[in-house]
Amino acid sequence: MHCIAGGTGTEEPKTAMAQGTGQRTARIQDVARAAGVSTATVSRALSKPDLLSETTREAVFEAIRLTGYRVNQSARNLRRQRAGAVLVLVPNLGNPFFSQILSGLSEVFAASEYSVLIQDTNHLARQDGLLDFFLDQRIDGMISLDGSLSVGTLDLMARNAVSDRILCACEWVAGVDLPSVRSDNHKGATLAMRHLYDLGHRRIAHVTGPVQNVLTQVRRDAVLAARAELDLPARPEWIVRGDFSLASGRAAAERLLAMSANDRPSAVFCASDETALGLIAGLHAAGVQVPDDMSVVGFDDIDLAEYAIPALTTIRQDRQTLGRRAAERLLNRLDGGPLRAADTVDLVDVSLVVRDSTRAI
Amino acid sequence: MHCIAGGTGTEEPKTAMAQGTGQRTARIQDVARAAGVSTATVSRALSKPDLLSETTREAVFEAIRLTGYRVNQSARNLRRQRAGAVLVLVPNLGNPFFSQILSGLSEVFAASEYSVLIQDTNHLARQDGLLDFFLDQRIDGMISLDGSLSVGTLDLMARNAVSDRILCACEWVAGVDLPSVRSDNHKGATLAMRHLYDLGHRRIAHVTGPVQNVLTQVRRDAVLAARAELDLPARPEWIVRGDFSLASGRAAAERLLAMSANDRPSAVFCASDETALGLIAGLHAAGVQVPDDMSVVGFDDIDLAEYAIPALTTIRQDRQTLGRRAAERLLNRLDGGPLRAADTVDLVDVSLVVRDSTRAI
DNA sequence: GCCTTTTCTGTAATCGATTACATCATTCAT
DNA sequence: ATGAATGATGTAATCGATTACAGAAAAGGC
Repeated sequence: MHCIAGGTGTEEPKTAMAQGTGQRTARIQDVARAAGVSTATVSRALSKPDLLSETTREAVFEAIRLTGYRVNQSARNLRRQRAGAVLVLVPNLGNPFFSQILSGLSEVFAASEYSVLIQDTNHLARQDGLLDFFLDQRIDGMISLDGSLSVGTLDLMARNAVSDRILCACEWVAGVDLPSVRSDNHKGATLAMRHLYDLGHRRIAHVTGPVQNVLTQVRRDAVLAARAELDLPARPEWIVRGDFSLASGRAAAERLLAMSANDRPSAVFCASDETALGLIAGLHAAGVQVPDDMSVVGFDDIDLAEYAIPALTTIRQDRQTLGRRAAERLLNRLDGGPLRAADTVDLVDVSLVVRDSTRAI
Repeated sequence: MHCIAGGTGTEEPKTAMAQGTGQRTARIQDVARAAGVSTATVSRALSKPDLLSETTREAVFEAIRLTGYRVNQSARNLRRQRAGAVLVLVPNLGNPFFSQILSGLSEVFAASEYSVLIQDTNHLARQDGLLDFFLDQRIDGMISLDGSLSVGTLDLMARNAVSDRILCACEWVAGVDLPSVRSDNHKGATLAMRHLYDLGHRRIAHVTGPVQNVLTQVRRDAVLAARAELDLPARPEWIVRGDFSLASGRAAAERLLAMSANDRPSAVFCASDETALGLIAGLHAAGVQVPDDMSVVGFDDIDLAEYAIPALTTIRQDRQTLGRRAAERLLNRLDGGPLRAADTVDLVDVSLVVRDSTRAI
């Protein structure tokens, strides 16, 4: 509340008008009057400046500066029949994995005319409610980081002709050809398996994500494919069901520890870093050392991976890029870009980061 | 894209109208016509239902159902002179710590009439731009999780009479009496120090957050106070400058390791869990074991703390609650609640969680 | 010099909902 | 029976910007 104005010079002349007590904020009408032109001209100065003569344009801008005028977005949106916002649907905001994607998204949209609206699917009463965002003209487009949108919901969207303004990022919806931006999950899982193989491991287990998740399926399939290709021994109990969480990693550790030394794998590839860290914690608690007694590879390369003990070998997903690309593609679409590009799926490259949780056998 | 309709019954009669090809979405005018009333009546049915007679109200609702009418938010906002959205300002979206607060916020706002808009301060060209969100009528209120808003910016807000719609959560701005919701940081730091003291530690170091951060100041002051009260030895080099990050924890480890065994503290209280984990990683790399050779306490209780090796003793902040409370208070204010309650600061309790990174000396 | 373009600007309708005010019908008191 | 109070609904102005259409001025062609 202190406001010790230094010196005498008053800065911020721009908004000076709006400062006083009541002083209504300037409308387009006021600018028009100040510049001695019509409101149409002012509007044009803002949206299509090259339609105006040099002098008029200057005069309008001067008047805008003077009055501290700002476009009223509600009015503009009403007239333009758009919302000026996009919705980002997040499965779980509490998960750091998603927040970094958000960061990339946010960066791109910040530079655009659109605001970013965020909705956690967990806090959504009914998925159908999503359509309302469009129908209420609260959003112009949507990016879903949640692959578990029901086909029914998407059908509803399609019937209301909004599905061409929806993009999936990171996860996607199986069986529906919405455009999407995602990591090369197959390559990631293959890299992980190959790495373990190269270190001499043959008995390799995999802790999956939640069963119905698309990522789970792709990564598991890649594991099975690698297993076949590399001619690795296959045991059903070496595919352990998880759900990406720390807790499920720890639970997986118990499953592995319950196996006799003969049956136990020598390496584990986890579908997420959190799972890997949970697994390592579980193994550690039982006196099984990583990587001496067992090698572990994660997926994601969250910040903490580098600082874990042992530092985690993992597959890096470039989440910033994922977010940025998704944002760019949606913007493109909203600004009248091609409706359905041939390249409906945009794969972002992944890479193997070798640290200390894996070791040659 | 599949849409295998089961059976003959057509569900979703509600939006059935809007399905077809062109079919413009229904306006209030259409509903009025369908119900045989005026638009005013329809509007009233929606906002002040008890002004209408039972029969009229029913008729209107029936017409709304029939037409699949949805209020156009842009129009409503324009007329009501509001935005229907609040902005949440996050210092760093990539940081998991904030995302959980967002989760709490999001939960509360999802049930309200307001949408949540997110902005990462890092992607903000100029802080002054924030005022534009208000001036453009893009938001009705704002919650800042960033304590580094400049006094200048806030002054500008005040001059434009929007500062009574701003709330701080988690962090706050020093010297400005904006209402805020925050953890009891002093208690937290005191609990940490007390815990180490009770374990017999006397030589206790502290790794701070970034210098200009308010949390840093409060926590450091509490450390100094506890030190004085418990009559602990004080060495200037035992206060190590950090910035909440993993990297700064590792850097702090190097500082500590550079001290001779005589000068080295036996315990360290870190201003964040990430710093603590970075510190432990740094110590580990140098062969110094936690907690055997040194005890470490963190602050935050991020999810990973429980799964770290060793599991991290820390101060738990209830971020969900922090977010929820902040959201509730802002909502209250926006819906015409008291402008400046006496209880401008809402302290959320914290607690000590003892795990394996601390040990009696 | 006259007609056709082109360039620039203004008039006024429009986007879709809200609400102050007016109107009409009841109800009730006296 | 008359006037006041109450309740229910309609009329029309309004929020603030955009833009189709039209008109005026300037430029260009012959």
